[in-house]
Amino acid sequence: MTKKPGAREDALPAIAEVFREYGYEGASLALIGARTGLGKGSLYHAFPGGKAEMAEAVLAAIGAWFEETVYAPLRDDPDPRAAIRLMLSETDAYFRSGRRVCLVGAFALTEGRDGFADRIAGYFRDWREALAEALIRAGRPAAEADSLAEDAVLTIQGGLVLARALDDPAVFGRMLGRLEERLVSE
Amino acid sequence: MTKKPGAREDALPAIAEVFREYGYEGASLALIGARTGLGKGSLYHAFPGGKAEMAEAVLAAIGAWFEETVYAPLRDDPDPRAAIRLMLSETDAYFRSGRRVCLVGAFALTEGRDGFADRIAGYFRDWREALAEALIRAGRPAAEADSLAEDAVLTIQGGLVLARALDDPAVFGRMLGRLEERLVSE
DNA sequence: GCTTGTCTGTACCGATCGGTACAAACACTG
DNA sequence: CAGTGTTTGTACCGATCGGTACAGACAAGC
Repeated sequence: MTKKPGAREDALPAIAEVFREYGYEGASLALIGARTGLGKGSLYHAFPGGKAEMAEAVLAAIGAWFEETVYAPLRDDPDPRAAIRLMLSETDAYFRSGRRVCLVGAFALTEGRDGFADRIAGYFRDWREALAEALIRAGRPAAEADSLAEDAVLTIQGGLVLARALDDPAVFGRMLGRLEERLVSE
Repeated sequence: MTKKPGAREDALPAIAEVFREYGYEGASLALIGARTGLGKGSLYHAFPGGKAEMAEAVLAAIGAWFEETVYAPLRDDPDPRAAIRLMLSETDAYFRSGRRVCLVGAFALTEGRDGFADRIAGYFRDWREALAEALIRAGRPAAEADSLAEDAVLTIQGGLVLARALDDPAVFGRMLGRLEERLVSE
């Protein structure tokens, strides 16, 4: 008897990091095995669906983390400006100030719609909508809030791409600074 | 005797499209062969260095096209505002209004620095600097021009990521609209 | 015609891919 | 302790990976 439900969750962060660095195609099971310290037996025991299920689980975990840490406050925090500032600081922390890449964004660019498309779209749609909600609650007109929210989400992704491309994390910090001005000032 | 120097250049667009859709790892030689209509023999004759040389050549061709079509006018056109507007319209056309992805950006996110890093960084650095130049010539203070240029380059990349992620090319068009306001209005 | 050099299709290479089979090792319950 | 179900390492599978070898097809110069 005795299940070990922790194994799956314990391995997820390491698996996520491999996907993040190498992309879906580039993340081989050998690499995943090495980074998690798990053999194929354990890996396929925890994820019977193989690589695809690992990616699914990773995307789900990321989505859940953002939902709880970022989107929920944007929607519900009585102080919407504080929620937006929280979003910016959590984003900075999550992406290690531009040294880390967005797995969801990377998947979006390369993946041939392996069934991840829904999750990928949901991640960004939720972010955009939660932020628009906060902006409206902060007193912005609805149309302006939608536009600003879309711009913010896309700007963060672009900041990650450019920071990585130039190998210059400072790009990410400057981008967050400009974003804060646009979102919470005035 | 008789060289056939055209073969290489003729195949490049098809090869580029494969890299664009599948990423470096995902683009198999079988796929490239099918899309170019070239067998392995021809492929390795035109690109003795194999896949890596194909990617190099594709990146070089993209860089050259942008240099000629976008960066040079930004630096040299006597009407900097017109050059910026040209940049926006050429960008819209090149990325097929958001239906196409940026190969350089996609490589930047996933590639483990296979020697492409320099070319990738150069592509974005040149864009940013040429745009800053145009903004300065249009009357912006240098610091503001640098900031705006970096923001614009990164915003375009983000627009591509988000348009692809949401499978909604309209995102890209809206982003270009906002960008035009920021860059040439006021 | 023959020669010379450029192309290209095909067969093949070792390595690695994702995935499966399964038996030994393990951790619990009784 | 025996018994039961879980967890794991290992060997193995066919397919495909990027890359090489090379013989024949081809075109141009003589």
